[in-house]
Formats: sequence, structure tokens, C-alpha cells
Amino acid sequence: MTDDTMTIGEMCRAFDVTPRALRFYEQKELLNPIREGQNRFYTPRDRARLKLILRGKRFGFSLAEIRDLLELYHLGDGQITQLSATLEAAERHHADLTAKRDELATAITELEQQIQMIRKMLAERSNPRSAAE
Amino acid sequence: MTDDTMTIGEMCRAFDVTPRALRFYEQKELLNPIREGQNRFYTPRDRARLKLILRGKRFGFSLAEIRDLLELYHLGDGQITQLSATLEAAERHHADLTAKRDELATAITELEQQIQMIRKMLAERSNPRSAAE
DNA sequence: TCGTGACTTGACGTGCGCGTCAACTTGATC
DNA sequence: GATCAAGTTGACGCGCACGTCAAGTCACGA
Repeated sequence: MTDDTMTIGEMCRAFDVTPRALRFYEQKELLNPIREGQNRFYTPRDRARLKLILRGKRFGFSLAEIRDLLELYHLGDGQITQLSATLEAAERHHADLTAKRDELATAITELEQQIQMIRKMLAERSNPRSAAE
Repeated sequence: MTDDTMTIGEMCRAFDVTPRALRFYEQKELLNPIREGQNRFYTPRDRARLKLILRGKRFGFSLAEIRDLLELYHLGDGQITQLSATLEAAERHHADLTAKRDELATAITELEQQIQMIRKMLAERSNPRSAAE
């Protein structure tokens, strides 16, 4: 076994990112792989964080925001640092996400109405007589 | 009545954006207000489009993507241009949004678990004996 | 020993989404 | 007629999230 760490190349293939991006995230303190000499070795924890990074990006969060949020997820595994402050931050993030979810639901509903309209127009175009119904 | 159009300043106050942003969106062909001499007058249609622009930004879409999507929403009001192609594009966008919705739901669930963990840790901290249960 | 391939550290470049001047016009008010 | 607010067109600047070189290190097999 390879000690369950991964090289930068393996990470890139696994997550479809470039080495440049991984080093950039490290510089911005979103990742901190083990440094053995010059080389980097990414632990399972790094992988979990990268998943969250990419997810956060998809939802339009900046890397700075994501870095702060990663602190929250991180302390699940034992650290007892300012728990109540962390709870507050987590709840703010939760409110943020649920608001986004609601807005997304609205957007989806509206889009579905648009699609229905287009379907109707197509139907009337292919069979104009049915417009009487 | 003021012809139901708005000046750039009114738009900025209504949507909390800068004039610079509105002119930028116009340059990128996301908006096209009426030009009366030098000045711009934004119609209800511009306002509807701006709403969608800002929403799209919140979901992490680029302005170029949003511009393309606006074409879809637009043709609801009469134009019959490539209806079936439009339907396809709309359905792709729909798939995109629902995927985002599902991923967001996952993220929210995970965050809620984290919050539960933090609450538990706080409870045990304030009343350590209950850890025996 | 000599590639070769994977990795490294700078350092500059790039596209996006505007911010921020400067210099000007235009209509209303004193 | 002067002023002032609101708008205009360039044009340069900036922060973010990397891309893209150049130049070097290091382990490995032929």
C-alpha cells in the first residue's frame, strides 16, 4: 500500500484539476499536504477538503470564503476551539445555503414554466387547429 | 407617469448595482436600454433581465453564460426562432440547475450533521457526566 | 552516465468583472 | 449666465483564479 496518500499527479487525475490549481490552493491555505523534501503528498483529509473546495466553487463562493468555511468542517474531528463561535458561523452558513436553495427552487420552477410554454408553442405550430381547445 | 422606464440612477438604487456595472452588462449585450440622445432608459424587460443576471451571478454563472441563457427566457414573448433548438438548450439548463439543487441539498444535509456534532460537543462540555450514556 | 518523466519554485501573463479616475454634455435651478 | 446634479464616453487599474512559460531537482531504468 502507498500509505493512503496521493501525489499531485494522482490528485489531478482524480479530481480533474491542474497542479497549478492545487499549489495555488495550498498557497492560499486551503490545503496543506505533507511535504517530504520537495514533494507533496495529499492525505485523505486533503481530499475531503478538495471536494468541498470544488463544491464551494460551483456554488459561487470565493476561495477566501471557502477557506473560512473549511475551518468549520475541520473541527468535527476533535479540536475544541471556540465551539460556540464556530456554531454561530456554521448556522450563518446554513442560512446562506438554505436561502440559495430556495432561490434555486424558484429559478427551476420558472424555467419549467418557460419550457412548458415552448412545448405549447411547438405543439400549436405542428398542429395549428388544436389552438381552439 | 414616466413611461414605465427608469434612468440609470433609479436602476442602481432599485437593484443595488453601480452605473459602471449596468454599462458593462450593456456592452456585453446582456441589457439594451433605450438610447435617447446620450441617455439610457431601462424598460420593464431590462429590469426582468437584470433580475435574472443577478440571480445567475449568485449561482456562479459567468456573464457569457447568462447572456446565452437570457436568449431563452426572452423568446417567451412571441419570437419564433429555432424553437426546438431553444427547447433543447432550456432542458440542458434545467438539468444543470437540478443537478446543482441536488448537490446543494447534500451540502445542506452534511452541514446540518456538522452542526449537530458541534451542539453535542457543547452539551458534553457544559455537562461532562452525560458522556457516560 | 545519460536521458526521461514527474515534480519543484519563481515569475510574468491572462480573462473576467467591474472600480476609478478624467473630461465632457445636458437639463434644471438660482 | 453660472452652477450643479446626473448622465456620458474613454481609458487605465485592480483583485481573483489561475495559465504558462523558464529553470532547476530528483528518482529510475537503459
